[in-house]
Amino acid sequence: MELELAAARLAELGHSTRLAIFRQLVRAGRQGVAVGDIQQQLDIPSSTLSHHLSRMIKVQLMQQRREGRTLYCQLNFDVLEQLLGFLYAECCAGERTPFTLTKLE
Amino acid sequence: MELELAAARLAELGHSTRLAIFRQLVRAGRQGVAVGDIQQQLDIPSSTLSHHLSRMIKVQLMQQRREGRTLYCQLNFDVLEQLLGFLYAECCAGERTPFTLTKLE
DNA sequence: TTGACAATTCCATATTAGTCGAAATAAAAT
DNA sequence: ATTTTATTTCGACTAATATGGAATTGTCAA
Repeated sequence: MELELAAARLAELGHSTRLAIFRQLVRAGRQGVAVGDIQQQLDIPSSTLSHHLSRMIKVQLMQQRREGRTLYCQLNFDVLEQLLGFLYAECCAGERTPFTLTKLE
Repeated sequence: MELELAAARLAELGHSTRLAIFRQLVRAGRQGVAVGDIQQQLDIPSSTLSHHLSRMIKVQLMQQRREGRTLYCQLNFDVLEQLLGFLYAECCAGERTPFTLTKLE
């Protein structure tokens, strides 16, 4: 992943509301969470939430899937993996390597 | 590290100029890089660069040390470690864990 | 086919971020 | 002391982001 894209994705994680959304998405795993559930947890107006979700979608951090009248948000784990991979590639280029990354199968 | 602080730090990495600075800092390791060297690499006005550096300092991602008339910028590896640790803690809370984090001694 | 529910889009507004020239500060060299 | 080099702070401007009420779209149920 090139720098511009990584920066755009990090910027989306760099907002407390969106990071809180991200956290919920991670915990929900593959099946995702309904927008309404996220809203209840965060207690913010739906239009504000929608705005944040659309930003995250724009950089492919997550996607949505409709099921009846509820929309489920699911994290794109592969994109997250790319992003963390990018950060690690940068970190491991230094003289001191604070971590190693092990991708699980 | 709590969510607010993590978000603030991620936001600083979420800008292409600052992410490029971050990359240089990582590669430079403990001894750091001179502000002038960063500027030469990125080819941006010094006032713009200074502004970005002060933002990164404000969230403790880096610090400066003076040596004669040149200022060296050094990454706070421990803070980076905390930040990545936070992200990992979030990632590993899901039903599917994409990675494991191994901190090296 | 109307009503309720789930969520988005539209719109307006307030706040914050990003950029960069010019002036200021700090340290060394002449 | 003055100049040069290194970098920051100030000030002004523009662009982007964040927020939320109101109107809209999509889906189901009665």
